[in-house]
Amino acid sequence: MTELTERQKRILMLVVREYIETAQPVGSKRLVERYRLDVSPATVRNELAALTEMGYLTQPHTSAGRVPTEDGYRYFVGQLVNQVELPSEVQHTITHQFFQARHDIEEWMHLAASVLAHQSRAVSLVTAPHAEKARYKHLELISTQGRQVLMVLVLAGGEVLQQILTLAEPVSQERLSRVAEQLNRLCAGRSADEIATLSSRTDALENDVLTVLLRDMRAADERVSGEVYIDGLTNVLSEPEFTASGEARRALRLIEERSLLQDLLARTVMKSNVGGLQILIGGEGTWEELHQCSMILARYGVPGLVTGTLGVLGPMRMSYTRTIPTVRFVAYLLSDLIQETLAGGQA
Amino acid sequence: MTELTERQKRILMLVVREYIETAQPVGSKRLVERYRLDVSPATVRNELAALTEMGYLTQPHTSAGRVPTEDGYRYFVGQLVNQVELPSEVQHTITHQFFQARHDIEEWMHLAASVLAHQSRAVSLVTAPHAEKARYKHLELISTQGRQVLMVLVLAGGEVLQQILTLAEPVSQERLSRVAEQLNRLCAGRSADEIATLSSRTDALENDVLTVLLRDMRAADERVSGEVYIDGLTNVLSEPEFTASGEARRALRLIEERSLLQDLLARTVMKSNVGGLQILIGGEGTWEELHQCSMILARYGVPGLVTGTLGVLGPMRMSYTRTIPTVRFVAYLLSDLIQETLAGGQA
DNA sequence: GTTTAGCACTCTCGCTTCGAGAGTGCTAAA
DNA sequence: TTTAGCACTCTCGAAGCGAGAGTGCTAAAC
Repeated sequence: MTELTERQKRILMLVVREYIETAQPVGSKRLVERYRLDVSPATVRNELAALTEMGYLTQPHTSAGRVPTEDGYRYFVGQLVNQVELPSEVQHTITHQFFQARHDIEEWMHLAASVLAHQSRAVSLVTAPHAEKARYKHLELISTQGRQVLMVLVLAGGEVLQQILTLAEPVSQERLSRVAEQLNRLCAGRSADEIATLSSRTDALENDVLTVLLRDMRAADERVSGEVYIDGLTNVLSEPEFTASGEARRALRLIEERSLLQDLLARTVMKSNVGGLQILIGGEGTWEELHQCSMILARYGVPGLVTGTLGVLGPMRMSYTRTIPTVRFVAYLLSDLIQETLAGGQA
Repeated sequence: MTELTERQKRILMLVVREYIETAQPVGSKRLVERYRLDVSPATVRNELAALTEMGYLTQPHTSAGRVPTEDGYRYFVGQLVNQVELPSEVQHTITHQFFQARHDIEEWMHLAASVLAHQSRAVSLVTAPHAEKARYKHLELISTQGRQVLMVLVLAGGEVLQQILTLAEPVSQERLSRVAEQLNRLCAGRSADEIATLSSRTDALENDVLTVLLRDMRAADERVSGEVYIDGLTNVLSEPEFTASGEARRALRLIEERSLLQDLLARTVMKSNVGGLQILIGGEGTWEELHQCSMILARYGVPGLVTGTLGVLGPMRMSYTRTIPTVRFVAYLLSDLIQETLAGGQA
């Protein structure tokens, strides 16, 4: 692939920008008029032809304006990604909102989703922070009725697992409390594997609890991410490319089908580090459902301890200029909060 | 309003049924053909005219078939509501699914939402069970870093509240544990008001924790419902009345705007008792956003202790025959599960 | 007094036609 | 290398038209 001349770069950027704004194929004349290029439409037409030849643009039909291809968007984003910053007043507003929610972790998630959705005018996805390796912090056994016991397991990092145990026979709350206390002494701070090795408890009840507890912790280890918070679904419904046609449905199905979504987040996110952004344009060939969509994802948290993913899913035609710095900023903010509150004990 | 003759009732029911199935205005000829009525189309036309006069039907334009009005739907539902039952094999399938999820309360919610969405082919809403009066069960204080403390408060009924405390000065985990233990002894089983009266703690740290704790419990009392689980969003997007036009957007906005949704659930649900169904057709005049929609809601849980709401939001043209018994059945099932596991200790 | 057949009338919906508008590529001149 | 001019292409919206479905009314039949 040959190099682009300066003018070609300029024109390509403008075409993408214009198309993102208007959702209309952009023609040579429009371009010259709107951006006061000091060349004639004919010249621009030649350049457009060249860019089309190189695969950055297409035309929906012979005599229409140009529309960016996936490669066109990629070039655009590539130029942009390290340049734009969020306006500082926006930064301040967001910071302030998070400050007000500083007491409630769940609220952080809602807020992050809400901010991302608002700024990007697309669908936002935020997964709750999740420890890579579950560590036992505290267990609580709550008697309810007869053989049913509610087990609440708090993990280091703040995750809370709930589970209902059905015991072989009724057990008093006192006995349950004793068992919980004992296990708390035994397991505090340990991972599933560590707990497994020091096993060999004689007490049957304790053993039962331990089994379930280990299964839960291992299940938590398997999971790639915590709960997923979503916001901004309505944003995307108003976009022209999503009206009617199945496009919207397919993308939404992906979101509703949690297993798919988990898979998607897992695969893409594994590759990226905290601090870096991952930008997928048009599903990158792998994701049928995301044909017309782009995703901008980031990891946040404290590497090796608790991490989560956040990002935005929108039409390929989304406002990258606004979304990219927002995703970056929110990820940075959340990482900071987590560093301060959740990971502190272990850092 | 004069009485309907038997034949008019029959025809009205058929018109609604047919319209729900086809989404097309239904005409006299179709009706006679499809349902083998032993009268001529002309007769049916007369009856249709009468029903239109009475306000049960309308026609979109002068020479089209009939479409049910809101009153038409109401009549239909009124006839139906105490008659239909869920096929027993469906009941078994659902029961089985819940049996498999018996260990995980959160999973019940997802499952309930999923079942409702599937059966009704519309959007389902399920709120987590929520105690009318929060009762303290157990407190946990987890030191993280310096002055930040993670507070986990378990309420009777299984709700878990999390909150981050920022203390005036750093405190050791041992001290935190002692305070928690003391509060646990003091507050176990009590409501916010009860705890407030026996206050007058001398210890400053204990006082701080208590203050936040009370605020949280009171906030929980204020809340009408727990977290909202939603499923089946994609179902509704495929319905013809939701394509393009703002209808879908408006309804979805209602769902995303959690405050609105809470309000809606609160207002409607207050009126209905556990076991009974509430059916809103066309927003019942009050809800702008639900112009074209119907909701079928039920409360579940143990009255006076923990209750939640579940139901379905769909186009006015939804399949009531299927949805009504499903909502009823799932509510019954969840009530049962909760009775067995969560409320047992107090019943 | 119902019920029904017949009929004129109305309205939508899908199809085609057509012209305006926007944009293109090519050629030849600056 | 850039630009003006021009013929050509393609979409899109408006207008026109006919088929089809449904209605309401009237008058005859049961």
